[in-house]
Amino acid sequence: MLSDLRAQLTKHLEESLKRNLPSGVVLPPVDLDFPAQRLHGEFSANIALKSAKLLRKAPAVIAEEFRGIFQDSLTDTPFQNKIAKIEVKNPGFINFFLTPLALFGILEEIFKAKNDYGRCDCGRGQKVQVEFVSANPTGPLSVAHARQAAVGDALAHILDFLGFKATREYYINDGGNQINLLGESIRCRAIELLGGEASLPENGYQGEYIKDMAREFITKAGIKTLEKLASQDRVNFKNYGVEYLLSVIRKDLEDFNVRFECWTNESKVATKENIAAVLNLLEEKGFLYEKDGALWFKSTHFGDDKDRVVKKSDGSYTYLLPDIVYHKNKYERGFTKIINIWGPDHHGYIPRIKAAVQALGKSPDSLNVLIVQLATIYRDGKPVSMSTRRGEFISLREVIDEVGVDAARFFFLMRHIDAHLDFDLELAKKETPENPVYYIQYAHARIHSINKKAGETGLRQKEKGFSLLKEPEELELIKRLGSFPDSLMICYHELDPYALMSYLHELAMTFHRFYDQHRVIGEDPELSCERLALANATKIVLANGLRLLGLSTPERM
RNA sequence: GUCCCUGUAGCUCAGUUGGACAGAGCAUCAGCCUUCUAAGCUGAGGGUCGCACGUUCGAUUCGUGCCAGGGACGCCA
Repeated sequence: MLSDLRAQLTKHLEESLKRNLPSGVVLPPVDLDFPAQRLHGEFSANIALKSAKLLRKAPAVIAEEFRGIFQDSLTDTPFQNKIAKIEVKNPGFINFFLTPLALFGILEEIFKAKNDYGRCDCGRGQKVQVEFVSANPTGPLSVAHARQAAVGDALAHILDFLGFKATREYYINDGGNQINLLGESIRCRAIELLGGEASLPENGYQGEYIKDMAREFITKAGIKTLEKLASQDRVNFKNYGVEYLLSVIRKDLEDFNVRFECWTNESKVATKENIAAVLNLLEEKGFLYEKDGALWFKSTHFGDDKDRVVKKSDGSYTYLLPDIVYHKNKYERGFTKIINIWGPDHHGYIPRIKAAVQALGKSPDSLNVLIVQLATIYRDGKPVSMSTRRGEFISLREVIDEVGVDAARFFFLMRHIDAHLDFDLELAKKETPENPVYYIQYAHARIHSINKKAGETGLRQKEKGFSLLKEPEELELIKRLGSFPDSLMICYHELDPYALMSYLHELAMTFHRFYDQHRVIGEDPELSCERLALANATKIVLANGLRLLGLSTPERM
């Protein structure tokens, strides 16, 4: 809303300058900023500063001249009753102040749109795929996956709200060596359970959960002797393990309120035929060559550091090849924008997959790889060290059980995705002001409380025709409500839900200040109606934002 | 060694495509609950924005060099 007004005003000012200046003078565009401080108005233009060199005059002089032109141009336009004053400030800023009337439009718009306030069709229905977590089914999900899950889910929600059609996808790596190791690890533990002796393969999985799985395996299959166990096909252990762990993973994610529209198996996508097709395609385009008995992909052609092996000298494929097949498959399913959310350990992998995408004839910009930094878990003030292979790590399940879904999701989203994150388990559980988790939700609960009171006194809110809100705290709050759509656009541009989290925190802060300074339900019934509307408009925006982040909207706390 | 990221208050981090005196939370100190939720609000102290040049009317933001920390560099997945 605020940015709509800004866009209209910008256009109007450009035109009025063009009309009033000698033709042939080409000035830089009029850019209106949202100034950080209220005393600089709602919009601020730096055009005078930018034009100083060109016009060879002091910025302050130009600013004064432009101010006159702008002021005159407002007469008999829709802006007349929306702009309160235009002011020049050193060293040459031209600041615009809005009237309360201009701001009231924001409230009306919120009540008109309600749960859809902030929604737009910027995405024009484009299909976007957000692929995230995609952890190998070789163990329970860790906190690293948990953060990726919180980020990916929120991002998909936001993209949907902005008019894209987002699909959450989990890619199941069920074809690689890791899965074979999993099967072998289970088999070894099963042998031990039956009294035999076995040593885990090198790099085998040592976690306790492997023993649990081995126990369940032999129980279910009714295996009681080592001989019976030895007659089992090794594939059974592997398949059993994948199925078992995937069901655990699904359940964990579901309890974390993350639901994937699509689960894709590597074994179904990277088939022999599809791999051969990709090799043919790359061969035809001249991006493959043989060296040292291996087959190489010429990724340097697209800016990678070095070329990459796709088929090893022993005839087997590297991981890159099925991955190229998978990405080709993504495009074939009609996605115009592909977002991969990876952990930092895959950072170096970006150039080669981007190269692969280009080799397939796609724009490198259509593939966005987001690296979500790790979270360090703190318990008792000390960082917890983790190792997946040794089975020493904090799982998503433990985090959910210990601090709850809301607190966990909040913590994972409270920083930019590329920033390291400290997750203090004790802090996340505390019900004290030190804990940042409940600040936003508390504002929502407070408003619900006001409504309860309003219901008791028979007060009804209005949804248009505002005229009495004029206190600084009230106007600040309305302005903040009006920039909700802008925060969503930042999330889109940065592909990071952080801007929304940050916005909601600021909105809650602005509300708490308003709440503290002014009684909503007071002596004056007319004013009470309008303040109740202001509070409820805030509630709508808070709820919309919290929903997009996957956080709950509690009515009491 | 090559490449990438980071360096802002005691701690954890913001800083909106260069903008007006550098912000928030926590921690410390001082205030505010007979009235809609004090999981809240107000105020104070605390920073040569790693260092040095450069570009600009203007640099935390852009460029170069240096210093410090982290990460990635497999015919592993």
